[in-house]
Amino acid sequence: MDVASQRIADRLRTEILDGSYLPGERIRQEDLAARSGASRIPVREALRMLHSEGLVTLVANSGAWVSRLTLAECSETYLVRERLEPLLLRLSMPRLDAAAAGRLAGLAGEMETGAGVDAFLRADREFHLASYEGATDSQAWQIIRRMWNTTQHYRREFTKLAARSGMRDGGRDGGGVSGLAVTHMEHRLLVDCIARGDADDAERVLVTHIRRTRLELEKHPEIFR
Amino acid sequence: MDVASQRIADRLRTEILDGSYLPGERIRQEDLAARSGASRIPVREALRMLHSEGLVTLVANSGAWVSRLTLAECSETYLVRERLEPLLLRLSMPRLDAAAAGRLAGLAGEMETGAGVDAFLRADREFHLASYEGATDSQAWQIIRRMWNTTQHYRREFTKLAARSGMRDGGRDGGGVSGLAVTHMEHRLLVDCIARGDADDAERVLVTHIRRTRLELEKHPEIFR
DNA sequence: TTAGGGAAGATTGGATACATGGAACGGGAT
DNA sequence: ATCCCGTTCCATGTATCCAATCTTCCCTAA
Repeated sequence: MDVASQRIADRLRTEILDGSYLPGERIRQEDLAARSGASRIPVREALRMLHSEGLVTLVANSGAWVSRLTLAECSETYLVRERLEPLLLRLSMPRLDAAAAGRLAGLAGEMETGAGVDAFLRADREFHLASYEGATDSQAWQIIRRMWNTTQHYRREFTKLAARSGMRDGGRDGGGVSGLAVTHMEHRLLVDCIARGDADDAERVLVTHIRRTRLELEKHPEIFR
Repeated sequence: MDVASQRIADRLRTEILDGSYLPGERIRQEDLAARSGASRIPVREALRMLHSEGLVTLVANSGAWVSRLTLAECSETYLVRERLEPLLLRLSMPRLDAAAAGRLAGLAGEMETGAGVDAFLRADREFHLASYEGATDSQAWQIIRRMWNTTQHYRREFTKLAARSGMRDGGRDGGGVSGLAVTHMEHRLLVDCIARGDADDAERVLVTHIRRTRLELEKHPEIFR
């Protein structure tokens, strides 16, 4: 609709996603206006844009805050993802070629190198969103990208926690492999399904992947305070 | 965020849903401002709200139009609904009691009386949304309600078409029952599953219902011009 | 000490006025 | 006659100013 608001929204979105703004933090219109060199009008429109993306919570006559999720809300996000992302992947797959599968394998490899929380987070996000690149014009893609954004902060906290508590080096009961090792295998399986063009198997692997992540997340309510 | 915009948005939403504004129709900010007795500022915010609901399409430096769907987009909406609505129903069911099931049965009955397109459309919408009333606080509900809104116009056109072309009185090949009769039975089956508290069966019936509707819709590309 | 109420300050919501960008129309050239 | 280009007009985008509302802090009283 306009252009200044777009710039302001893009910048604020980036800052929220990379953790410069934290959930629950208040956003003052004057601040944003001053920092962006514009008046409050485009700032208000930018806030509305981010509100519609679920990143900002607006209260009439009161103000704007960075949206925060409860454990229950985050959990429900994963439930929705379990249903929708398999469909999105199915819609995407016909337009993914061998080169795309190669890029996915590369990202899976990056995650396995253990280069730190931020690197993992970025690669994981890129990996999954890249697997949907064949359907970026779909409504399902809009919904899913939005959900990846609203949960970004909590995935970061969860990844930090997992890295700290030594999940990556094992410590599992029952003789299983280490926590992240399962994740890595699921990613590799997914790449294989995509390379084979087998949408049915891909759907099943993806459901498993998301569901397992949700169950792990639900073990850590402290992330949500 | 504000209150005047809310009023303007509510009014415009109603007008779009009941067909006063048609898909593709241009929306001028001055018009809305004049009709609502406000300035263009709250009008712009209202347009942004409806944009985030998918009812309005915004183009920078150009204007606003009532959103229109292509057959492919509408069809994809149904694909998403096939995946999400069963989940939403599952989330809703634990909080639906016998009274709720009774209301659903009543709405199913209303649809069967054949009281015209508008009455059917209203009852059908109320029926399905009421079955999700146990989970109106969920994200899935937000998504689904949005989809019912964006497709409202095309469901109206489809219903008109079905009523006119005599689908309701039969005319099917292969000795099946008449078109709407199947719909009615699916609704009744759904009520039964809900009354029994059987979420698994309810999911299956709902998938069938939505999928069959999508396939019927895809036979009528003329609705989308 | 704590709970409640009120006043001052700060922040958001809206209106008017101005700037900017597009689109439609008309004129000219090929 | 048609296509291209420029001008004009109109709708949108933004800034400034004013009004309404909430928040916060302090004071009073139980």
